[in-house]
Amino acid sequence: MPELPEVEVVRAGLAPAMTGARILSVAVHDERALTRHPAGAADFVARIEGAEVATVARRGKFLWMPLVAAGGEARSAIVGHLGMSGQLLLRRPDAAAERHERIRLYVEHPQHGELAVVFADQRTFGSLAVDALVPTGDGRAAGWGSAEPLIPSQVVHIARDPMDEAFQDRVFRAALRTRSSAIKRVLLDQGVISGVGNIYADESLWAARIHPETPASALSTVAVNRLLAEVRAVLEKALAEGGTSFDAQYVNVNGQAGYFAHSLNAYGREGELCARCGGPIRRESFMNRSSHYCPRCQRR
DNA sequence: CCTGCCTCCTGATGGC
DNA sequence: TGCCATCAGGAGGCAG
Repeated sequence: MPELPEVEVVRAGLAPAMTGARILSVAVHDERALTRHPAGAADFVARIEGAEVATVARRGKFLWMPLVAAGGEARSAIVGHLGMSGQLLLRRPDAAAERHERIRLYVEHPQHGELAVVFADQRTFGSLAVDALVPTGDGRAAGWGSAEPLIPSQVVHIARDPMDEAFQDRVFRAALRTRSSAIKRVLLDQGVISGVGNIYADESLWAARIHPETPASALSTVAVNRLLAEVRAVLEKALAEGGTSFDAQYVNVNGQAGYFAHSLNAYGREGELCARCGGPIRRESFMNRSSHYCPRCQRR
């Protein structure tokens, strides 16, 4: 559910409160929220207490906060992934526990004073970790919110997202040419293009009038360019509307829902009429999940 | 490298 | 009314 726009809303919400903040203490309520930190809760806590957060960065659906030890450079970062239902919420330090609260960071910011950052996650597919920062492969800044060419080692294999200025359309086109897999599968492959999940894959393919099971290598350059343009347009519009909320699982750092669900043309609209041609939207099982598309204007 | 399949997990929903 | 099955899907792992 949280895809690039939702994660970016969270990043942008955290950044002003976390940049320059010092981590005072940490409470781990549920160690399952540390599945990306195999050394466990005590190690996690020891590595971040007392550190200062340099910024809040994002690539695709991954977030990270580089940590600066007193007077030094950032060599490690808190990495977060929201999974299906994760939330990062800004609260007063004495706020009551959230329903699915897993981890709470107590921080002090020079201007905003003491705050709590709450990681809540109903389904526990999300998690936090402390990870080493390593150089990016191309020497460019690692992602949104990051001026440095340093990226958590856990995120190295994640491709740049299509809203990243260092994303290379040419490399993406070349990757598609070598793949016989369905284009939807490739859009969901975070090692090829990151940030796109099931909802925005369906929306982008609908907008580009491409059938989700078209072999990637069968797409013309014109079609690939159209698809990339639509991926970007869909992500940008969703970001401008604060993301897609179907239920209480996706909210911004203040607990508020986004509005993009009202703008969906394919996802979740099985049986409703296509806004472009008036034919019924179809839902099919695909890769153990659902694909929604218009069989009339998204021909194979 | 590629694909298909499976796993983690909780809560909402629908059929009976 | 309760009970059980199904579904939601991000990401990583594994077999072939």
